[in-house]
Amino acid sequence: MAAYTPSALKAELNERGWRMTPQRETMLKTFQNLPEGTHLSAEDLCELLSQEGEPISLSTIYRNLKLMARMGILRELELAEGQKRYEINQPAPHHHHHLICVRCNKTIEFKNDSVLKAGAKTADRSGYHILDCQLLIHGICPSCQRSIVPI
Amino acid sequence: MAAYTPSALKAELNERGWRMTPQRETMLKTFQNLPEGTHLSAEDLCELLSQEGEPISLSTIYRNLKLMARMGILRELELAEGQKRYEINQPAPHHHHHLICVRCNKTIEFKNDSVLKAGAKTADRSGYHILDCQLLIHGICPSCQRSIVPI
DNA sequence: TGCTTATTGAGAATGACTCCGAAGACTGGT
DNA sequence: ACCAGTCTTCGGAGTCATTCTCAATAAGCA
Repeated sequence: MAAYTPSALKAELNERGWRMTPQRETMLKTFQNLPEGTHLSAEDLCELLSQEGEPISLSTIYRNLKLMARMGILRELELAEGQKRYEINQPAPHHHHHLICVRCNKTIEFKNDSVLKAGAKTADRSGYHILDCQLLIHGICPSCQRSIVPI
Repeated sequence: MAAYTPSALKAELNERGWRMTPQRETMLKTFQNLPEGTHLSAEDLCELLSQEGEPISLSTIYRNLKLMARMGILRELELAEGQKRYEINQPAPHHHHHLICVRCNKTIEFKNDSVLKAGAKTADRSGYHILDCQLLIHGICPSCQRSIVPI
């Protein structure tokens, strides 16, 4: 959950026999420069990079999103049915959780250090090397509760 | 998060203009009778019901799993990439969270009331009607840490 | 009992994601 | 610097969980 520099990413990749590529560096920097609270899908990222004049193919994006999530650099979130979104994985002061409305997908981010600590303790006790810890709350937001439209 | 009886389910459905059906009752009872720690995918449930002599079509199962999850009767979990699983949503003494290995998908269930309370408090403060609260921890299990096979 | 309309079932359609094979480009060693 | 080995990229084809469609069925209500 460290703040990755391109060279730190390269070192960690090489350590495992993988390679640094311009595409991987571009993806890392893009996520790091995103405003807080932004969650990108693979397709979103593909479009964004095209607009910025550094296009990367969709299959490469999918491959590297998964790779970086498994390295603990990115967090994989499912904030709406059927579309995975990613954000940079940050340590304690920025680390947050999500509260999601199952009807309109309105999402609220919140912080809770004691939850984070409880998660870390549990993972530790089981000998797991922790990559991500997210409290996921599903509910119905105030405006959807008032809405007449069912489900 | 109550222990649903078929008639309670019927009452809640009717209240919203929906209907009780034999298929919905069968699905509810099946989940209630499952041993703790069992997570079924749509396909799993379809096969199980066929074996038990009360087959329900796969599309109906998908429809009702989603419906019951949105009512707060079932919890929707993604314990492995690309396959959603469901379990009955139980209140405090049985309520639990999941610790998952991203490599082998080995899953450990654990309980933590303070996390549950923190979640309820957060939802309440935002005016959300809470349906489910799950702490999801991704990591690498001890045996995969020792494994030579990367990622 | 009969009417209205939600629900079911079976198969077709969708779409996010993965796989494939050839071309390109990192790394480590010389 | 160069080379060999092999990891990675790209684009399109393929996969598979999930959703949609629509005719037939059956809850729920008067």
